[in-house]
Amino acid sequence: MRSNRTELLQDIYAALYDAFGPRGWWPAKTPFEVVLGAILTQNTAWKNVARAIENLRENNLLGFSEICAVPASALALLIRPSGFYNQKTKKIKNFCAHVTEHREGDFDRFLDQDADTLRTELLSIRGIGPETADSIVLYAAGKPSFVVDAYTYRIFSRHGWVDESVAYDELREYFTTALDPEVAFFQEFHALLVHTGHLFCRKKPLCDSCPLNVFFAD
DNA sequence: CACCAGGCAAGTA
DNA sequence: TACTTGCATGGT
Repeated sequence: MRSNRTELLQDIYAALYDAFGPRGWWPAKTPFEVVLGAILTQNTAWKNVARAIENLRENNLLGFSEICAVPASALALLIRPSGFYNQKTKKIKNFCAHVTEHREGDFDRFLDQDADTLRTELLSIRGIGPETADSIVLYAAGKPSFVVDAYTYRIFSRHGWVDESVAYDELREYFTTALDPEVAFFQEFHALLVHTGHLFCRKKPLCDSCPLNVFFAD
């Protein structure tokens, strides 16, 4: 019944926004906190990430220069509640080393480039994959880069809107080729999809009363 | 007890 | 290229 994907995506967005309202993402106070959160939440429940962030906050370690200065062993101890803490410590330190070597430690200047260039540079850093890179571009730098995550995949594949075998970049292009690259819209759309995923689209789906059920009537 | 969470990189064939 | 496995805590 729909003429194109743009219309479908706009209708999905409208249904979720009407149901849940603005989510106000990303849950962080500063751009560098977004970087930390994006790495810490890799395959991890946000509740555990929040504990790790709180530990860092209590120790005044939420700034770029502070994280650069803290010993890896101390950092690992503080982020322990987020899981995979040894790997994540290396990833955070890798990011710091990159900005130190390539931007003389100027984190703001690192973020000050166009979306695609920044995304490519982020992907060159060990420990930063496509979802983490897109999250940093969209929520830390405030540049348009659509974020795909496990919930985006589940929601769109289970509704039959994309194939189950779709790759990350393919699913991302499903959005970016149909939508204008507007930062606030991309930010809110991803946040709404994660919110919907939390409520209705986990491994054991609880689809009752999901706002997207109306789309099965097509 | 088993299974899951807002991934990613390294290893195998 | 296309799987598989390790990483690890805390909630359900």
